[in-house]
Amino acid sequence: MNSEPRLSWKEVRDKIRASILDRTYAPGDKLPRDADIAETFGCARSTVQRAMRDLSDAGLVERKRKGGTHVRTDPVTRATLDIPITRREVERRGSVYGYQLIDQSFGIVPHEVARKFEQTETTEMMRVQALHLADHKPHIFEDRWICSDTVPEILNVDLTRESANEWLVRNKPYTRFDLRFYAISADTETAKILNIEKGSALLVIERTTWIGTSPITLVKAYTAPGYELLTSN
Amino acid sequence: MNSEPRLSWKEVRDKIRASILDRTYAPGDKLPRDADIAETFGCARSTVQRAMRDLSDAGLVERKRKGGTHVRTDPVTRATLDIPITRREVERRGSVYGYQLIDQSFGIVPHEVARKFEQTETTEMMRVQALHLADHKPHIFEDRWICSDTVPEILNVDLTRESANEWLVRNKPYTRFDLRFYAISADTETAKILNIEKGSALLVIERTTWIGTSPITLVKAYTAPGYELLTSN
DNA sequence: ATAATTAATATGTAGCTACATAATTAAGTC
DNA sequence: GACTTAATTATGTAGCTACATATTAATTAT
Repeated sequence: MNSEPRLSWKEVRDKIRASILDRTYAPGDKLPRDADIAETFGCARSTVQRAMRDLSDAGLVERKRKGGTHVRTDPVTRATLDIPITRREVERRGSVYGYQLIDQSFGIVPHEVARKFEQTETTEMMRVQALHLADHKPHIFEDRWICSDTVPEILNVDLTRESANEWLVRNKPYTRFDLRFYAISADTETAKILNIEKGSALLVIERTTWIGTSPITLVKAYTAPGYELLTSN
Repeated sequence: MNSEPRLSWKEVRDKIRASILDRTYAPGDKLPRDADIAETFGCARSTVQRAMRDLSDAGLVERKRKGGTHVRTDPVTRATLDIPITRREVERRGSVYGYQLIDQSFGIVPHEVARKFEQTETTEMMRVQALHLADHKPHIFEDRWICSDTVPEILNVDLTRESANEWLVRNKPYTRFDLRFYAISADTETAKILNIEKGSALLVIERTTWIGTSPITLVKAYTAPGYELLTSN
């Protein structure tokens, strides 16, 4: 009488995953068809499909029509990263958030920036440099280009009060983005702004966003020393 | 006669997303119930559900039973990162992969390592230091601790020929992991190994893996200057 | 009034059927 | 034998029903 009413797709997923982890199905092996798995587990094919999609999303198996389901030969570590707006990130760690605009200007974008926007011609854009503080200490220095052709409304925003980070993310959703992380040594200017020694190693979070094919913004966020980026698992 | 036979869940998703992006539904707003959306679109509720799940996974909306579906007020940038084994990563960029073991030893793990493994007691583990090369130049220096209690087979692996990275990922799947990224200045030893100047800024990819609650390995991958981590979108 | 209980409701899941689609395999055809 | 075409097959999608589950809202009891 203790028989489970039926198997949930998560239970099915876990069973399949377990049989992959214990090498019942080794990397490269072909798994039975969904219908057969469903039969052995006594559940519907749709339940197996749901489970398989999860495993496929996680990068554990690969599925192909007609080809069937195979255990991936070279597993990747697949992680999800959530990058909230900076104010939230600071508040979530229980710190007091602060913000100050450093500079706001107009200029022709450098070639490097145009290239990252995937634009051939270099146009004029707004450049905004600002500092985010956590507990009154420098936390992230952001150096940002905003395409005023795509986002003309930005001209009417008082960036001394509200950060471009926050305004954009709230008012200008993007349809595509590019994210990259790397390390640099703080140059004199950045070191001064972040109040650290020149040459300190900084993690840079660089993000480019578009709406359709129109560039919105490119931001390089120079995080203060000690900053760690964590996956959300 | 050109009427679409029916709407696919992706079309439904795109329509809903569009109506969020164009502010028909602003951040914080409540979306109609799935059943109503299904009716207006002339499709089944299951199709709307599929679409909604995708939007929810992407972080655009939040769904709660009874509560309904709301547009997220503070959108996050949600990205997926794929971290392949280093050999693959090097080969995929068209470079020649090289590997060399630097040191292999046993020792009591430092407190910091035990803490990251979420272990209270400090045990003895294997420490492996190795260098991955791309086109015969230092690419990634990995400093790794392997729990030989969890992975006794590692004792029989010839780590001068095969990297622990590759062996582990192929032979010891994990059930849980923690990933973090940060920047450090190269110390004397690391600089020497990577053949760079001391103090250079390095991106560190740190990964801890478990199977169940048993620790498998903790690796700090010190990437050569210029290394960039990209999202897979 | 406040707390506990009950009803109502929107999403989540499981099962089923039918058909679509992609990819491989087999069968013809030159 | 190489090439084209058709059949086969496993996953993907859409639709439907029924029920589960989580929460909120309403109602009743204290």
